[in-house]
Amino acid sequence: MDTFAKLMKKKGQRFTSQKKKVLSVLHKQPQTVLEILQGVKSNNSTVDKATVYRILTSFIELGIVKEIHLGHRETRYELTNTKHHHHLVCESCGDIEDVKLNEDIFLKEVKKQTSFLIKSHSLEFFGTCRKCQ
Amino acid sequence: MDTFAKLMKKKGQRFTSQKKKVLSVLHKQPQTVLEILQGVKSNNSTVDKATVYRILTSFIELGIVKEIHLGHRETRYELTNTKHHHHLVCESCGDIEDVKLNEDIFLKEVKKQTSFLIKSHSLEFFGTCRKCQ
DNA sequence: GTTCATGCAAATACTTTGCAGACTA
DNA sequence: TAGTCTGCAAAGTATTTGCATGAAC
Repeated sequence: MDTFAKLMKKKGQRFTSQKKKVLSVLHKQPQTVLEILQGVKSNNSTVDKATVYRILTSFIELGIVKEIHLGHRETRYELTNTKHHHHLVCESCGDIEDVKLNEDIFLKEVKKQTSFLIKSHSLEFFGTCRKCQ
Repeated sequence: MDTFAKLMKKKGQRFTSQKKKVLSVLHKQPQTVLEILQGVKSNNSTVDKATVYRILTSFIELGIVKEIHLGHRETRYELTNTKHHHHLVCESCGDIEDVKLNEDIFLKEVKKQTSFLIKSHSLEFFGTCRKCQ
């Protein structure tokens, strides 16, 4: 919470009540914009849709949040402050699990094959979770 | 070409001229819907936008095409019949390179950690390409 | 001939923008 | 107080749908 506030201040941004609400909702799970709006509402509060989009854009620029795509034409937003991890997306029930993998091998391999400078990456697995098998 | 036709026939679908046009355009690169429309036009032909969406949806169901997300709120479609590979996306010039990596290690690791049944996965790297460094 | 696919237009959904007033630092 | 942020409404995009016509098998 504190860290976020500092980060924003450094960039001349304000840590408003709307930003706090969005952050608090995002702590649970990767969420779509609709889910964020509903989450805020379930806390007996509201934030305008346009504001949510603006907040997300600014969070992405600050590196606090990243955009992920786990389903067909669906955009979710996830906090990046949690430990780096990857997703297991169940195509049957839609559930999302997290896994932690060590990807150094890949980063090295890419470096060996090309002169591309990697800043970030995304890795997602799709399939069937235990319950749905 | 032949394989596609058979696949569609098996599912009771027809191999129409529009589908052929979309396929031919997709052979080049992962494309957005807009680029597909332009690609078809540059072949002195046209396919309606709604038709392109319907064709893509049907191709995805058949497993011929997959959806990838390499940029902010941008959806691209890529043929899956090409050898399995991953993308290096340059955040500076937007260029997309391909790399081939052996990901068996990860698949095994996930299997070890969870009882999730993996059907597919996606792995993309973001950073700066050689030219832009 | 039957059934599925297409084009067009209209409807929906998603995202961005302009601006006046509200709020943070 | 100054400068940023918000809500509302409206404008843009992107995607989907209904329906009559056209094409594939």
